[in-house]
Amino acid sequence: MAKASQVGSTTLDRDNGQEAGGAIRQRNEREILEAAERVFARHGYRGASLQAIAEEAGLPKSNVLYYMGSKKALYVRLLEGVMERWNIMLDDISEDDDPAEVLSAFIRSKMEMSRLYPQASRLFASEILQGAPFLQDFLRGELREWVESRAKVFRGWAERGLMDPVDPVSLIFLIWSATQHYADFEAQVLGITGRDALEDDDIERITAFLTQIVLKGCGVETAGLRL
Amino acid sequence: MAKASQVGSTTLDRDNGQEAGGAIRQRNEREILEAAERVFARHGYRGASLQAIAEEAGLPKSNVLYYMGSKKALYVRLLEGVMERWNIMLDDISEDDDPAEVLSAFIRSKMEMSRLYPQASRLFASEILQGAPFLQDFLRGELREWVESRAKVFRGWAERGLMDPVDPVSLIFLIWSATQHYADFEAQVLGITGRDALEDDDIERITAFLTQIVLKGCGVETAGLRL
DNA sequence: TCAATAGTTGACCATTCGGTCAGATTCTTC
DNA sequence: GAAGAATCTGACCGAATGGTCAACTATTGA
Repeated sequence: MAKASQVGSTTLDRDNGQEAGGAIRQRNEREILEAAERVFARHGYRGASLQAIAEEAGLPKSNVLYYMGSKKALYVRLLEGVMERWNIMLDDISEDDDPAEVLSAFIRSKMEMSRLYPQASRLFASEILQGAPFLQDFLRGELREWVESRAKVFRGWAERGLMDPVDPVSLIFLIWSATQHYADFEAQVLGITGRDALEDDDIERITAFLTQIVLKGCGVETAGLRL
Repeated sequence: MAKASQVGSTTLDRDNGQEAGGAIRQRNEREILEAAERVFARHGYRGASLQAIAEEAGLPKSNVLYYMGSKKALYVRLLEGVMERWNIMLDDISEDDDPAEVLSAFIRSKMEMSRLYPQASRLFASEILQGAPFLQDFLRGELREWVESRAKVFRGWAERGLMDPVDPVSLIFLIWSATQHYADFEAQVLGITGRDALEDDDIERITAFLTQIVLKGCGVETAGLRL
C-alpha cells in the first residue's frame, strides 16, 4: 500500500494507522488530530502552536504530547492521513474508458474532496507553500507516477481523435487548481461572493461549470453523457 | 488611489508609499521587504520570525525593527505592496471589447504576475489560508466590485452571443486559480515534472494551453487572433 | 481485590519570540 | 570641524515556544 513514502525521517511506525488502542486513546487521538488539522491548515507548521492545538481540542498541552509524542510527529501523522485519503482516489483508468466520463468523474471527485475535507486540502496547500519539506519524496515519486500514467492515457485519447492534443500534465494541473481553489481560497471566494458558506448546490453548479469548460475546451465528445 | 482599504487597524501612514527617505533607508527597507516577503510567504504570518527575516536580509534584528516598527506593520506594508501591484492590473474593460482579446490578455497578465512575483502570490495565498484576517475589507470591497464589473461585461457578451452563457464569477475564479497555481504550488509542479525551475517558454506554453481551453470552453470566437 | 497498565496534568526547563532602549557610530549640513 | 540628525546594534525584558517529568488518578484483567 506504499504509504506516503518516507515523509520526513521521524520513526512514527509504532502505531501505524489502523491500530486501535483503547477506546479512550482512540477518541482523544481523533479529537487532537481534527484540532491539529485546523490549526496547522490555518497557520502552517511553524505558526501552529501545541498550546493552540490543545485548546482547540479542549485538552491540556501535556495530554497532546502524551498521545502524539512531538509536534513534528503530529504533523507527519496528519500528512499521512491526507495522503491516505488522496490514495483512495487512485483508481486506475485505461484508454478504453470514455474520456468524457473519466474527466467529469475526476472533476467531480476532486470537488467532493474540497467539499468534504477542506482542512486537509488547506493543510496540503500550506505544506506546498513551505516548499514541501515533508512531501518531497511523495511528489517526486508516487504522485509523479500517478500523473505520468494519466498523461499517457490522455495522449492515447488524443491520438485516437477522442480529444484535442492538449498537454495532459497542464490539464491535470488545471483541474487540480480549479477544484482545490474552493477549499484553499474559501475565504476569498466567500468574501467576493458575499456568502457565509458554500452550499451543496453551489458545489454542484461549480462542478457542472468546470466540467463543461474542460470537456468543451479539450474537444471531448459528450454524446450520451448526463451533465 | 484607493489603497488597500483599511488593511488591519495599524496606523502605518507615517511613511506612505512613495516617500523616499535617505538613500540608506531606501536600500535597507527594500532589502528587508524582499527578505520578509520570502519568509512570510513560506511560513505564514505567525510562522515567520523577525530573526529569520533579519538573517535573510543580512541585518541584525534590531535594525529590522528600527525600519519597520513592528512585525505587524511590516506584514501590512507587504500586503499593501501586493495590492498595489494587483491594482495595476485593474485596467477597465467594456462590452465593446473583443472577448477573445480580453480573456487572453487577462490570462497572460495573470501568468506574468505568477512568473514575475511568485513570492507576492504566495504571500497573498498564505494570508487567504489564514482566513484573510487583514484583507477582509479588500475582498468584500474593492475586489468584489472589480469582479462584479467584469461579470457584468461577460454577461453582456453572452447575451450578444459572443460567448456561452457561463457563470462569469466561476470563470474568473477558474482563471485566477489556474494561473496562480504555478506560483503558489511551484514546489508541487517542479516535483511532479522533475524540473529545477520553470523557464520562459514553459510559461509561454502554459499560457497558450490555458488560453485555448478557456476560449474554446467558453465558446469564444477567436477569428483573427494571434495565438 | 489488587496490582499493573493507561491516562492525566501542573510544574518546570532551555530556547526563542516580539519588542525596548541606551549608547555608540556614521552621515549630513553649514 | 562642529552640531545635529540618522543609523546601528548588543543587552535586555516578559511572554510564549516545544518538550520533560514526576506525581497522581482511572481503568482493566486475573
